Amino acid sequence: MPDNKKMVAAITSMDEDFAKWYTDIVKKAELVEYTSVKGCMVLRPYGYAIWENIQRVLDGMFKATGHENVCMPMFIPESLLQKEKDHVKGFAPEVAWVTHGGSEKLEERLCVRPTSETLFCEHYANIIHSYRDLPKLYNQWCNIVRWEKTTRPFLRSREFLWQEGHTIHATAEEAIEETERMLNIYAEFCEKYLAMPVIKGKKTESDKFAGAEATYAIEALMHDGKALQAGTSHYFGDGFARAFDIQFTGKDNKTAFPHQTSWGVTTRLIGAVIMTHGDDNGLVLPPDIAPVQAVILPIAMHKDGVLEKCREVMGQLSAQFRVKLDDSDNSPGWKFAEYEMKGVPVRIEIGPKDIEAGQCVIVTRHNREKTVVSLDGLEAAVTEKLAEVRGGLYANALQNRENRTYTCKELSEITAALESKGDGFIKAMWCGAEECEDRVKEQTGVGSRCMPLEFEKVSETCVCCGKQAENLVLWGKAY
RNA sequence: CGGGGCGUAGCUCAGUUUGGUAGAGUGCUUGGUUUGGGACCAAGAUGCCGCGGGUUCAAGUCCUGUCGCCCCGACCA
Repeated sequence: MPDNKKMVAAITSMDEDFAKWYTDIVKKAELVEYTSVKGCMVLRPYGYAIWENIQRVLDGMFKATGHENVCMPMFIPESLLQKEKDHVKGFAPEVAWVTHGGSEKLEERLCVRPTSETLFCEHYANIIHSYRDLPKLYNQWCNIVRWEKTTRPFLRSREFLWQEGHTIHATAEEAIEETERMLNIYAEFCEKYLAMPVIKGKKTESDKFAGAEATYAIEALMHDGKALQAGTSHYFGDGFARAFDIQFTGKDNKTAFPHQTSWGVTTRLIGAVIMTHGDDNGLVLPPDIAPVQAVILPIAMHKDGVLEKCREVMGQLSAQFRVKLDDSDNSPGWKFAEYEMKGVPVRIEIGPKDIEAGQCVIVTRHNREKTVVSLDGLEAAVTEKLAEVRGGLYANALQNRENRTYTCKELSEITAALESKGDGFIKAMWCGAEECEDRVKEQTGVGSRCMPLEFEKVSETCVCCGKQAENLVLWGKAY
């Protein structure tokens, strides 16, 4: 292993204070700037570019599976929000209200959307009459507001960007299939494009989305051993359709209630990437979403021909990669540290010695390994190095998750594992009783994250009460 | 919403104990020398000391109120 000592003094080390490390990175890598409204942040160009890349890839995946984008209003009248009672109960405590238009008090106050189920339902009731109108596979990219009490950039903000898919189907089977399809798309996206391993699972009854019949989620384990929900997919049954009176006439000439789903991922994914791949030198970005995939750094840039060569290489690579040439007059050392902090996956150094030899030095961010490469056919070398970063990041993240996943049969084993090995995922059986779920949390500090779809019977009995248990639950401390 | 910490230059902070000219480092600007792991020299610019009220000859400093931010819990994507 190349030396991993901290090169950037400006970043607090992870081991010292993980929370501070996180905020340092967010600020120093210029992803985000705070504003005067708590929990509302500026996504700076570099941070927003990461989101744009996430958006581009996911949007392609949605379209490839038949979804269409729409744009809903941001205001929901109070009466509309209240139509589905579980849904209101879940969201009422954290909605922001608009009470005035100019100086006039509104007849009915409007909530700023915390999620748009109700808007989609109102719309569906208007446009769906026949089985021929189904399914509708809609998605929207937008911002939403939830008035959180404590906030952290990307992980929990009061306003955030996301996409919300809302689909409506003639049958339960179709809707369930859609719920699973989108969960799988999220998992594929995280693993392939974010190099972040995730566990797919079903949420327990107490952890379901407000108004859902079933909630599925992908759970990822962060570097510090805490769990982060990276995406969710809900099956609504016909509950919303009944509440909003959405009906259609079937082939059999009988009226029926359609079945719905919704699913979403948010800018929290950026937080997940930071806490999955980052290190003490800063951000480490998976190549597919990195705003800059390769940065070209001239060495002794005022010497004859150096800058010209760099520009030439830049032109050569930019057809295939997102490349940046930094010809500012900061010192090379400063630039090394800067682009490491910003997580650029690959750095290309070109100096007088290299030019003479027709080569350059390529350094991969995640392990800081240097390779000398010929300038001829550099594209192939960059492609290979980016793949190496992608693979290396995934392998490291998976390794961390495996090191921090403990199988337990008793509550005491959970406490012991967390104490001796640190926070992580606990795999343990559960009888299905909410009291047991609560008790595990009270006594060990870990909550139910999900019931993994990939079932394993790790014991016969509930980790809490000792009764017969059929559910495997993944437990963890959550962000 | 509970517990803790903090608001002074763009940033990080000292100065508050014991009231008396507004400070440092870094960043920024200009010029020069440098350049393979955050270079160096010189010259410069930068402040409603969070906000309101009070005490005082005098408040960054004391009293009081208020707003905001960060961290840790409970709740949540």
